[in-house]
Amino acid sequence: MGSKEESKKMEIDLSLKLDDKQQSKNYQVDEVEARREIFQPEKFKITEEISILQMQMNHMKEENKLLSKAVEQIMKDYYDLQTRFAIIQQNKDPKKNFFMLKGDDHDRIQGPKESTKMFDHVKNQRVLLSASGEDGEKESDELGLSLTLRTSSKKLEEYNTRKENREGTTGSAPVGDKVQGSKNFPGITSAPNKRARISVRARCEAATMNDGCQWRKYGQKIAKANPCPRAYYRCTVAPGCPVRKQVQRCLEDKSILITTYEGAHNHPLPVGATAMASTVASYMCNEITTLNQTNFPYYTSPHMTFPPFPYVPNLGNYINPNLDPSRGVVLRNNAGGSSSRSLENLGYSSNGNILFNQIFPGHKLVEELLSKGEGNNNISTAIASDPKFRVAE
DNA sequence: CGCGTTTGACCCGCGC
DNA sequence: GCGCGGGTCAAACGCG
Repeated sequence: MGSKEESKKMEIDLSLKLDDKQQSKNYQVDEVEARREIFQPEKFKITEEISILQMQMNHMKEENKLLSKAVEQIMKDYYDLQTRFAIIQQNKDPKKNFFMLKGDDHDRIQGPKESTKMFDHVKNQRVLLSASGEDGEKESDELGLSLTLRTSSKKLEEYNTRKENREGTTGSAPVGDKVQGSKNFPGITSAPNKRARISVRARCEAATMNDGCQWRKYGQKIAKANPCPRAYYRCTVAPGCPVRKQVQRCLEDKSILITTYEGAHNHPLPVGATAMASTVASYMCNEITTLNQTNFPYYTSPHMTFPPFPYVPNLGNYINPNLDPSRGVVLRNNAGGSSSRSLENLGYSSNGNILFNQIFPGHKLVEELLSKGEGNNNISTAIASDPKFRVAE
């Protein structure tokens, strides 16, 4: 009978289709073969045997899936542990908490004087990382570029209340109160209740830091505490981007520019900004202290940056596991700038090049590009365009 | 003419 | 209720 031959052929095909990875399971195939011989005289049982084989195959497939997941998890844990180990090593060395990106002759500055290509686009800027407390303006003794992420729950509550009040009085809002939902920036209303501020203190002769993004100035004020005018900027890279920044000279040292960023970009960062992003990302990976935030501003849109700091790139699965998105982070220098931080620990080589394999350990794309000898710019571009470097929704 | 900056006016929250 | 200070708006202005 033709149908019987077909069944037999199918049976053989099914055996052949077993994956190579399942060679260890070959004994099962042999067993089936043996059974086939035994039961061959009883042709009517062939169909039953086929179904058994299929069940066995399905079982093996499931087993393969589980094994694949296990391997994946092990690899993930390996990278996590690697990152944690790096952090522990970092904390062991108290000298590594200060570093400078550009040479600076400020007599108060201590630490290695390294130059870097990272900030070649930041002309006339002398940038360095140093200590900063909750209020960077009060800690001007240690000058340079410092980072402070502020998530004042009180402020957030205030802001939420204000926003709720505004939204609750749609149509009857005060005339002039166009803070949110401006006709010029209709997208500003997007998730403004999740706000964090990060202060960047940088030695900069220019009026504002060239950080790779496009900004439009929308106001200027002279604050009471500091006679230096405070300028207000909005990000104009994408329409409706809620990110704003305030720029003000330090009262104690006017060569220091205090830039305070607020909000998260709703667009991928320009390539020029990714260099700065990497700097901050590496800084964050080394200086993390968790906060109690329940209102911590965190966006999960694939176009949002993570964490909400405007310059932090999306690291995807490769982000420091300590950067728990459900919690807040604060960047802190733990020795008041009296000791030094090596460039390597912040993701830079001694010549200032980015150590991408350190910032993104185990990332295939990065490893591939590095093995090809690609330069910083190419890798930055690749990372910026790699959709896997977006935080999954 | 379009775009970015400047600057006075306005709004809002807070403290007294 | 009033004044203060921070933040924002938007018309005026300047520039290429």
